[in-house]
Amino acid sequence: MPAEHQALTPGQRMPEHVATRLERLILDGVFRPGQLLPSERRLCDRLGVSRASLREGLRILRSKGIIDTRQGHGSTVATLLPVGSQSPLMHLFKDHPRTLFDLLEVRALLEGESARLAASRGTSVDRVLITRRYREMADYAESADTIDVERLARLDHAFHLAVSQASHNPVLVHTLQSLTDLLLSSVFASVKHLYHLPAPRAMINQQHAQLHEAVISGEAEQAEQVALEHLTSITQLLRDLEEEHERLERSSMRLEEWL
Amino acid sequence: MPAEHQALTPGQRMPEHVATRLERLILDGVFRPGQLLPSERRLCDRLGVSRASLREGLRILRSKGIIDTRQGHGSTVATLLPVGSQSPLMHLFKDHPRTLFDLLEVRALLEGESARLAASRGTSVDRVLITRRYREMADYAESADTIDVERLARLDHAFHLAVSQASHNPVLVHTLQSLTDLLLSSVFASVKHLYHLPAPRAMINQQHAQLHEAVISGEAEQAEQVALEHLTSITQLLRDLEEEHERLERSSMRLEEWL
DNA sequence: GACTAATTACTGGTCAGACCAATGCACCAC
DNA sequence: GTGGTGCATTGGTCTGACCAGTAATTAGTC
Repeated sequence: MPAEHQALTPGQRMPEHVATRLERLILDGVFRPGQLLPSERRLCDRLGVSRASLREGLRILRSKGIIDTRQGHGSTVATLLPVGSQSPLMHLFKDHPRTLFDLLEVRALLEGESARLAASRGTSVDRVLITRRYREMADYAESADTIDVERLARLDHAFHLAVSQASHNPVLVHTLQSLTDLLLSSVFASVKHLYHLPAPRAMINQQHAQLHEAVISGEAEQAEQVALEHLTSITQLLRDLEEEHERLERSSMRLEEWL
Repeated sequence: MPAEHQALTPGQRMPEHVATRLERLILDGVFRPGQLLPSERRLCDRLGVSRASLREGLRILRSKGIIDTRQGHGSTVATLLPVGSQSPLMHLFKDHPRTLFDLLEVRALLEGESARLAASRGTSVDRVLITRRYREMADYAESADTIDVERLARLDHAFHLAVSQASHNPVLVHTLQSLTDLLLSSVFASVKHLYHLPAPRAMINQQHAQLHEAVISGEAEQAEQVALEHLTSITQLLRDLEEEHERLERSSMRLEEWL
């Protein structure tokens, strides 16, 4: 592959230029969080710079916390923890279940927008990735037998992530990501319960299918609608679960025993 | 002058080691703020490392804002010591204007929902607070004369915050807050410009009045609509501003040439 | 066949030396 | 003095080599 020269931004040295270009590639979703970047030597060829400059460029990204480098392994795009993930408030949310539904409310909003944009802006590459994630999830879910709930949750998450990434709005992706992480960290046990019960699982599966269909066929409004319903359903299921949980709690069982 | 080998800190690579040693020298007062460091080649001899590693070390210090380097001149110890680290996300979004509009897109969504919920859920106490913030802002804005833009921006922010708090969704409030901080940190200068131009200010004032009215009177749909329009307007204004900014940049000298 | 150890083909980390480009000072002509 | 001019010095970049971890593959062993 030939060197791909791109006009230098005036006033920018080579390393800064390299860093900027790589950042752009990350923002464009070419390199995604968690993904391994090409090797330094490959990037040199690709960007048409020496390894010294390339390495200084990577050093910039490392300083910013954007990539993470390990000798003998490579550089991976850091999993961005956006929007004050370490703020005291977030910790507060974590320990207080009553914020759970507030969280779901915001998440529904973002998830709906995400689905809408994915349907309207998604490229063919995005659609391929979304479908792939969907199939992995659906196949596993239908394989019946004894399913590993944790694994299913991961596949579920990957599917939704793929959809959000197709929105091509990195801010939206990262915000949604952080809210989802927050959600799972607080009620992962409950979510697991949802998968165990047959009725909720069937509903979730059906909604996933609808969401997939709407996004792939580019029906923006439909996609948003389905996503909203999906979150509404989950919220309702969690509400029911909580109710039941409280009933149990009243009979002297403690929350912690379920986590 | 002979090479001065010093025991490597375990787990630290050469560049980090170099950066650490130089930082220590600066803290010890060997190199003082404003002072010119020895040349790279001299530092290489002195520290017993290659220029590549030395340069990566300097790159670290530069990223932290500890030194300032000019070609053909040298590296000087910065007079302003680092102001405080920022999140990786901030770094990534800062230099990329295109993420600005992604950010605004998400913010519009949240701001709309926030206004809607404020109108439908807001209590009488919320309404009193919102009105108070609104009056403080509006009074100051109408006092004409020479207004302190920064103060107006604070009042503006306080008003929007009061509205979002009336949504009674702490997650929404916090997420919105984070995004707003992020926004202001990257384009505060531009936002200031908006307040300076008479036409945008008039439009913003009018939209604030409408938003206040809708929220107070409990017209949820109307409130959401106004909030969305508000953000859309601001986005458009920033787009125009950016365009003009680029035009100026193209037709004149770059800032760096004046430094 | 299954498990373990050596091999090997990567990866990033560091080094040396060369040349380019901007800076700034000393020198010189006017 | 004033304004060029040249040159030594600075940072910026490139090349190619070698060192040092990593991980997958292979060979060897039980």
